[in-house]
Amino acid sequence: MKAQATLKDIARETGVHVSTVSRALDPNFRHLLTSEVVGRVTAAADALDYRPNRIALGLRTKRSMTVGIIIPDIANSMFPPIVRGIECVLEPLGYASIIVNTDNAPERENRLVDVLSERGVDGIVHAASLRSDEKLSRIESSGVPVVALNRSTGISSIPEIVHDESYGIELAMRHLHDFGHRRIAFISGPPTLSTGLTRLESFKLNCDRLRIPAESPMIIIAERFDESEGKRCAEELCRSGHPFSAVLCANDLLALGAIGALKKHGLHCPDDVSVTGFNDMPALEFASPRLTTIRVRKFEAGRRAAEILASRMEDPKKPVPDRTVLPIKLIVRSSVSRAR
Amino acid sequence: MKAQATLKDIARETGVHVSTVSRALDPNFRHLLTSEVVGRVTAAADALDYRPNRIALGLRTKRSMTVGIIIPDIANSMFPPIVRGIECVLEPLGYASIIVNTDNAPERENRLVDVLSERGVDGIVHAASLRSDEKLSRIESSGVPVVALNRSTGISSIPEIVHDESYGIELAMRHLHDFGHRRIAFISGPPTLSTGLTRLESFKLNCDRLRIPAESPMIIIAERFDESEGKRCAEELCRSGHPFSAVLCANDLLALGAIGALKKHGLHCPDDVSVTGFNDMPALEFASPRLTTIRVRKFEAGRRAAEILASRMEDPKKPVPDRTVLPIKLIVRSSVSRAR
DNA sequence: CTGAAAGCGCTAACAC
DNA sequence: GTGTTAGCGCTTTCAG
Repeated sequence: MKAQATLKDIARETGVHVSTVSRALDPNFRHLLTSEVVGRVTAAADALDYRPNRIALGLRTKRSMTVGIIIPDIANSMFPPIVRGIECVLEPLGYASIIVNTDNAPERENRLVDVLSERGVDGIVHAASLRSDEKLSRIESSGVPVVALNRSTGISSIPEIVHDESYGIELAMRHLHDFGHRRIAFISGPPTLSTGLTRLESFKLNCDRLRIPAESPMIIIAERFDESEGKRCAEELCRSGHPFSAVLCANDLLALGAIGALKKHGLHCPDDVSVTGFNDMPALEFASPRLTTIRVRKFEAGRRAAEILASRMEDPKKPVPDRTVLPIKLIVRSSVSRAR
Repeated sequence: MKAQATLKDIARETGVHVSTVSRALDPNFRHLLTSEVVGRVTAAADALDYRPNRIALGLRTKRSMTVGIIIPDIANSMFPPIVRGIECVLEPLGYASIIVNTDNAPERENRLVDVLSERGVDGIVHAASLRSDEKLSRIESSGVPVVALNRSTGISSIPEIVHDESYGIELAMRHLHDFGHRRIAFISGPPTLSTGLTRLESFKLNCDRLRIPAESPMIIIAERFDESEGKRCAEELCRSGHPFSAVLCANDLLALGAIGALKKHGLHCPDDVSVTGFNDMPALEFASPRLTTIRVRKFEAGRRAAEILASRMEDPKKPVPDRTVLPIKLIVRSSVSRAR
């Protein structure tokens, strides 16, 4: 139960002043000391197993060397790769990260921004923004840089990293079209999320382009991006009685849920109906049927977001790209077959 | 870019002393102030959008209200539920957590313990301990409580939460035995990990009990708990030429890898060979064949670990259980069929 | 080259 | 009831 050694302890031990110890231990100031003193100090520091106290340092320097990562839910397999992408650039720079889960609840999101702010984070990667958040713009204008990932905040001063969502939907549709599908249903995510909206808009646009009718019952809006909603929407689709040979889903979870529900209605994927997803989440690796989907670069998105954040934290004046669009990729597996 | 308001600002605004402001804002001391002052102070605090600075608070009180969570890899779907379990008890108590990934590298584990220690965490949940770690016992004896999860540290003063691993293996074996399997191979995890060792020992013990021969080529040792090792071990097993009708795997990833490799050798699961896993990791939800496995209570383990940690952080004198063994459960799905 | 002193924002004795 | 003071561990002027 012996307390951590402090600069003071080393100072006492070596008979020099604490500020001298501080300098001796700082590579940037070490040079203006006699090497004899530096030697004695570093030796004592080692002996006492000295660890700098980052709390005190943070109080003094106004930099906690901590960043906040806001995500909906770490248990959603989309997010761990993003987190690791972020950390792979921030950890070497000496930052630690505090990850908070909003569970997509606006009131939690709000509270968590406060939590991070109280803890004096030097920056925030926000991958769960629901909409333009007043609190967020306040923290941002108080000098804590924020970068948005995946979802748009609607706040112009916040740089965002997004995937080429529209093009992803386009690729999926063209793939279905190439396989002869003309009656394509769409299970959309909630249009309240920027990803939900973008994918929906892109679906409609591409219906026009491909001269596919996008009349009402063929577009079903999910309330959440999850399996149970995929199931519900697929059932609604079946009940509508409208004919369809393919279902394009706004994300993988919706697709998996839909595939299950369709099967209950005697529609097997891919034999009776083709289904596509979006995201290529890691959990898909083991899923069956092997889902044809659009791969978004999760790790890379995290990496890029962190790079931009690091740049802002380092030098707020240095310009960074407002908006980074990451390329997506169609991953052809076996949930799509030729239309009959 | 206006700085955060401090107690000093509120003091200036309201014309009282900072310590009065501090008291007015602290529910525990509010009562010894006139309600008039309390009112004025809280009003001013609201107006200035005051947020307590936890860094300063931490420096003063020696409590950062931060905990460290050490895991091998957040991208492994075993860990997010554990993390959420931990946070579901610690977050309401006001703690934030710093999650670090060791990638099972001893040198990283070592460094990360330092990182957490520098940041003055009030406690650590260690779910990635490789062995008795000198650094860990030092931080522990410096007054920072540690609790081990899943793996044993070998340090007696560190409480541990483990699953009833031996019994899990027993259940899996009995299940296989009940289905008529007598030639059961075992793909073991690395015996350097406590889980690897425990499961291996239990397999041997239950071979004796069930009078199943456990001779050498039927036990294959994986170097890591991952899919590629599962594949490699299954291939080795096939090459050995020894007959077997079932493969019991020390975890789900090994099982999934093994199933894939067996298929390449013309052995289909469950028709030609039965396979069981261990853990019931979330990613299994979508996997096919639906793997029969042993479910460990990941969220609950996190919860219990956090409760014990919270108790230690709150009052180090209050006794806590040295060792908590969580019950496991056999989850019967469809990767096991009757032996032919 | 090194020491002295101030102060980051906050709490906790101790006065009054 | 409220103000004063000191100090947590550190960096950073400013002296010398």
